[in-house]
This record gives sequence, C-alpha cells and structure tokens, in this order.
Amino acid sequence: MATTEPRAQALSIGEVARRTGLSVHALRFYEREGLLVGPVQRTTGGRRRYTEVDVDWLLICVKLRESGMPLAELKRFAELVRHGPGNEAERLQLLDAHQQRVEAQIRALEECRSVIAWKTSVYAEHLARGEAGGLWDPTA
Amino acid sequence: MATTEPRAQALSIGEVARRTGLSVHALRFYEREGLLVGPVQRTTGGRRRYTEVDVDWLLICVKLRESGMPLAELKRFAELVRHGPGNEAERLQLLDAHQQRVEAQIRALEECRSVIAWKTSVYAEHLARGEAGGLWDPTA
DNA sequence: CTATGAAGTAGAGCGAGGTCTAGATCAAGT
DNA sequence: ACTTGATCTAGACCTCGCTCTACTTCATAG
Repeated sequence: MATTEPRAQALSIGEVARRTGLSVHALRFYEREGLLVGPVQRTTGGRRRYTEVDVDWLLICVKLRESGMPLAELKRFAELVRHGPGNEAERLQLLDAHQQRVEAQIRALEECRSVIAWKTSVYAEHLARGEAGGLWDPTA
Repeated sequence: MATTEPRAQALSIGEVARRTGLSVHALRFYEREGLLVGPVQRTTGGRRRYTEVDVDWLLICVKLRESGMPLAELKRFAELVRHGPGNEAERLQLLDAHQQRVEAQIRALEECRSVIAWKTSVYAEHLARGEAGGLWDPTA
C-alpha cells in the first residue's frame, strides 16, 4: 500500500516565515487571533513545530489576505474548517462572496489603469513636443 | 471669439461629496492635508465654493486612491501641479511608477482569483456529490 | 561553561486613512 | 423672529493589521 504519510517535517517558525512571506511576528499574531485551523504543535521546550499542512493553510491565508479579505472573515473561515464537516456550503458561500469582490476589484483597478494611462499619455505627448505651457491645469 | 469661460458653478461641499463619492469630512481632511491643487474659494460667509476644475482634480484623486496610491504620494503630485509648469517630467515619472504598481496589483489579484476559483471548485464538486467526508483538511 | 541566536509571552505602539464630536455660524423658508 | 439644516473649526478618536518592546528561555557550537 502506498502509505500516505503526513510527512510532518516539523518546521520552525522562522522556516515558515520564510516560506509564507509572513513575519515571525505575524505568524504568532495570526495564531493568537485564531486564524489557524488547528493548534500548532510544540516541542517539549515550548517551540512551535509547524507541519506542511499548516503551511498550506497559511499560503491560502496569504492569498486571501493579499486579495483583501479582512482578518475577521479569514477567522470565520478558519472556524468553519476547524469545526469540521457539515458546513461546506457555508464555506463555499464565503469563498464565493470573496471571489466576487476580487473580480469587482480587478475591474475597478482596470478602470483606474485606463484613467492613469490616459493621464500619462497627455504628459508624455506634452513633453515630447516641448513645454507648450497651458498644461498646468489639473485636468490635463 | 468662443469665450472659454471657466463656468465656475460654485458647488457646495455637499454637492462635491455627492459627485466624488468622498465624504464631506474626507473633503475637508484632504484640503487640510494639502492634497488639493489650489486653495478652495470661499463665500463671504466662509463656506467653500468648489469649481468644476476642483471636482475634476478630486475625481482623479479618487481614482489614484482607489488604486492604492498613498496620500503622501498624492500630496507630492498635488504639490508638483501646484508649483506650475517645468516639472512635467517628474509628474510623468510619478504617474508611471504608480501605473506599474497598479499593473502588478492586477496580476497579483488575478493569481489570487485563480487560487480561490480552484478552492471553490473543490467545494462545489464536493457538495455536488454529497458529503463524502475526508474533505475537512485545510488543503482541500 | 559560555556565548550566541532563535524563539517564547504579554502587551504597548504605530501608520494609514479617515471619522466623529462639540459647539458656533450661516442661509433659507415661513 | 424662529426653525431647520448645511457648514465651519480644531482636535479627539477609531479600525485595521501588524510591529515592536522587554524580558525570559531554549538550543547549539566552541
């Protein structure tokens, strides 16, 4: 049988920080805030030992945060997952709602981009033809 | 001659708030922070009277803010414009740098979107085939 | 044994970006 | 004159998302 071993590689907080891009401080903060799914294991000396599964979860957290999900909602999601099976519909709903927002955000940014592109083109053109004055009004 | 009248329609702060989507508070705050190009005109009674030009500038500010430009940078831009002609190259550079960031942001969001889309599809599939257990691990 | 450096805790502090309060004033309608 | 509602100012206050401080403890190399 292909033993599906959990390959618990016992990563230190520093390692996890490097892998996730979160600071050591942020990792402890996330834990305090209940943003993790399970309690992190500890060595006899009290140090945190993260597993690959923990890291996977954190990587998802990073993506959700990066796309603007507030910590409170991330926490809610973690709670759902922690609570186990039976609430998949709610999880899906949460993710779906977030996805909508991300898409709206992308559209908004694309519009900003086009406004900015237009502005820069006005300046670029102006510079190309020399200082012709009359440009210093806010609209231009 | 086509008199290019500045059609100064004397808008109240409330009107401008409605038109720009900024709150009245935010408008006063922006002014205090030096984010406006010129000083806003006042009535004899001391109330602000905005012109269309002011609104145009504010609309640009809104777009820049919406796309993540920090107030400090917006202030810098306002200063350049206020200072008049001769610094167009610097203005262009500032806008250009921002545009790069907006594009990077869009790319990052698109990646987040695809991660989230994958996650939701996992849940959706799971729900479609009934609660098959074994899904409640953070990776799924 | 000691030095060094990573990690532990609890809690204070910070920067950004507004928001809100208090109390006064202005402007318009009746 | 009176009421109502928008504005005025200065400055206090708030939320978010970490970050940093202070001080202690653990682990490892020399």
